[in-house]
Amino acid sequence: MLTSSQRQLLRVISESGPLSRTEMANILGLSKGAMSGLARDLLDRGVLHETETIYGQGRPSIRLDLHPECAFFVGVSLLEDPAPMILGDLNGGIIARCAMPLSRDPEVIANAIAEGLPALLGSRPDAKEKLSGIGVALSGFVDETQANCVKSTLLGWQDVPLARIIRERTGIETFIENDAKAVAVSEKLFGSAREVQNFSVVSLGDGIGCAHFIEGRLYRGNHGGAGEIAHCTIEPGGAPCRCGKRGCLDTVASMKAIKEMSRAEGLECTSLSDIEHQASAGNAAAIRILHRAGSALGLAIAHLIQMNDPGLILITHLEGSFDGLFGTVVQQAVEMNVLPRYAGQTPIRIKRVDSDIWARGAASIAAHNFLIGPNVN
Amino acid sequence: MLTSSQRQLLRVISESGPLSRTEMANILGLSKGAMSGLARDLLDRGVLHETETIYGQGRPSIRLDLHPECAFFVGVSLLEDPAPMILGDLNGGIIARCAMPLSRDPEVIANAIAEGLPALLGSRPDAKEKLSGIGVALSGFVDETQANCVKSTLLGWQDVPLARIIRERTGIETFIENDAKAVAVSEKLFGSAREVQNFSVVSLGDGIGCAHFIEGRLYRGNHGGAGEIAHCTIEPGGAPCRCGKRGCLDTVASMKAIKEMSRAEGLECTSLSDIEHQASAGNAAAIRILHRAGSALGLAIAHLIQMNDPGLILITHLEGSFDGLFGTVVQQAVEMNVLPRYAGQTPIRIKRVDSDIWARGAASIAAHNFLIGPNVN
DNA sequence: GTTGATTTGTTCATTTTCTGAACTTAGTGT
DNA sequence: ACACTAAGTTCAGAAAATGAACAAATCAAC
Repeated sequence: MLTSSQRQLLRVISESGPLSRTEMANILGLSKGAMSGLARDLLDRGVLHETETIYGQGRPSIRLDLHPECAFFVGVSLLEDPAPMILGDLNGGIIARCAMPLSRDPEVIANAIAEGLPALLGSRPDAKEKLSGIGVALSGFVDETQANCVKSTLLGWQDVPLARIIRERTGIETFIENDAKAVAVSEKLFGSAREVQNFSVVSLGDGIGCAHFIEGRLYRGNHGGAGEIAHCTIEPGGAPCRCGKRGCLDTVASMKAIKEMSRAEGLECTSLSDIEHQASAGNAAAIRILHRAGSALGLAIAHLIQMNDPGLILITHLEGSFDGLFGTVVQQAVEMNVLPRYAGQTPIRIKRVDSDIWARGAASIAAHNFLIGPNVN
Repeated sequence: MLTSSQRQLLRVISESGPLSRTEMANILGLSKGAMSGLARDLLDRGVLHETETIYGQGRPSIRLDLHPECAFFVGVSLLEDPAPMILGDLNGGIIARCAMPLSRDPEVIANAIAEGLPALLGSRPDAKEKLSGIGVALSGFVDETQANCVKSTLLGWQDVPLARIIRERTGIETFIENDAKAVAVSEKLFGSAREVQNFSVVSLGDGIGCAHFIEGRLYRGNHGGAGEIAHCTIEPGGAPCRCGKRGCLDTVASMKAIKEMSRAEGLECTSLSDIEHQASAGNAAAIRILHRAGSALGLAIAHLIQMNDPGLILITHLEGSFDGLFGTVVQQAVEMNVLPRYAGQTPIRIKRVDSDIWARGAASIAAHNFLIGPNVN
């Protein structure tokens, strides 16, 4: 459908925001003539549109941007029950939402998605014809074609061709992705990592997820396991983890672990804020727990920086704030455990997200495949 | 000089070994017609040559391979004094060698290289005209153009445009690279990681170096610091490191650290084998030291696996063997600290190397730029 | 042997994509 | 009003790939 140059062009715009034809030609290393043709084609198709006019010396330049409503995407998160389902645009905006019951049966999921589609698409007359893909986020390992779930403990799956099943049921292009990797793609396309080529997202939810972008592309690893930071051994010989080993980051720094440790100490705790409150009130146990969790997470992030030297670490969290003890300890632990000459060189951005994060991430997987294609060369 | 398709073709051959035109066309996704032209051009230039003929049904296919003597490269290691200098071919073979005095003055280094060239090139009549590049390996950070040394503590450099200085003095294309990264490139081009797209090399020398290949390309990181595994905090609160923090892997698992710990315990120790011997004789201190070092290195490698899920870990070592206690503990520690479902999934290859490793790595940097070009798209 | 099947590799007209130079357009500065 | 400047367009031609027809070199079967 789109030529490889057109895809590169869309990638550049999605990274840099609106650009004039001449700027794009320079970035892509093409002649103005070639750009002219590419841009006209994409304008005609409605993928691009002209935005502001920049006046300077000479003929004014016209910035071109992605037309946010040229395509719509459905995102489904299989991480919650009921499973949220959203209709999103090319800006990461959410146009409509609904929910479906979670199931472990791929056929049932495909049916539920198919049945949910009309409700989602009903909100806009043009959404149906412009629906360009479905993305599904799940907890587990996904292969590089973004079609098969190699393994999901949560869903009890092994080698499930979920994308094909949904595609056959709905007739819409479908791609699946691991939850943390979907969030990373979402941040690359829509979020605060747009222009960064090398970054890692650490997503703090009940568990700890992580995914890397390297040289502008999602890095999946050889078995799809890149970013499994949650099961780095951070406290050798520490508490047993559900994965079978001991002292994993997950056992100390996940929200679930923090809550469990708090309860074990007899602290009232339904959210991170609760313990933060008690810590700031001087409760020794709360302080100890947050210190331990923060140091562990900070150490793991420091390892990540040492190993991969990313240009940005983006920490997304659902609960509480990073202004409290936990966040402070994390940042201190990072600084203390990276090469001193690196300290402060790797920006760490904290981002509070809402519960749409997974469904939006899922939609971004479909958007990414629409814009940039499955495998860039 | 070479078109982008020709470079891709050379890359594929260097990864997979000799291939027929039809096989290459399939791998590159080109038509047989296009391949025919590309191959003829490279054969005419002497970059490729025909090797074996494979008989089967139908017309036999003729495998094409890189012509090892179509180009020569000089590699210089600035890691030792005197600095070794070799003449290498496209197979990683060493054709001639000499040495030059090490200096901290880039101009002096450039002069020494220029003066050493005739001796190296004298051994072959065709070497002079076919000399295609100089590679220099050094301890420090190098920018992505492989031209400037951003920082080298060992050489006392900051932003030294060494490649340009050598190029101006010798008239030969020159590229510089960090020592560990040069070794990784060498293993990718000539060694045991040819066909692997994602791998990490851990090189054990006096210090511990590490470099990653990701999606078939050297990954340098945002500040050139990817792979700085030596300064991961492995023993929080441990011994002070020369980098300024405490408990770095370097302080427990480098050969230098092992020797120092041994001497501190009053053990005779000039090489790893010495301590291995004493450990196998039952010396408690030796066993403790090797256990500590091996566990630390294994844990760091486990972190690496968890973070990046490489398809191969290649450990290169100059001294001793990996059959002893140290190697065993390393491998055990890796297995113990990766997700159980991953255990054994990431091959760990051990390779004993000789002291040519750095100079050969340096030459491979030049070879890589000749074959594949500076920045593949 | 001869014939047919089979697969590799070449040739060449055509198509696709990009270049580069000339040109048009739409402004600013004096 | 006039030159000046830079953005974007047009178009002939170059570069690179396609795809189909063809030549070449073998095996297998009779």
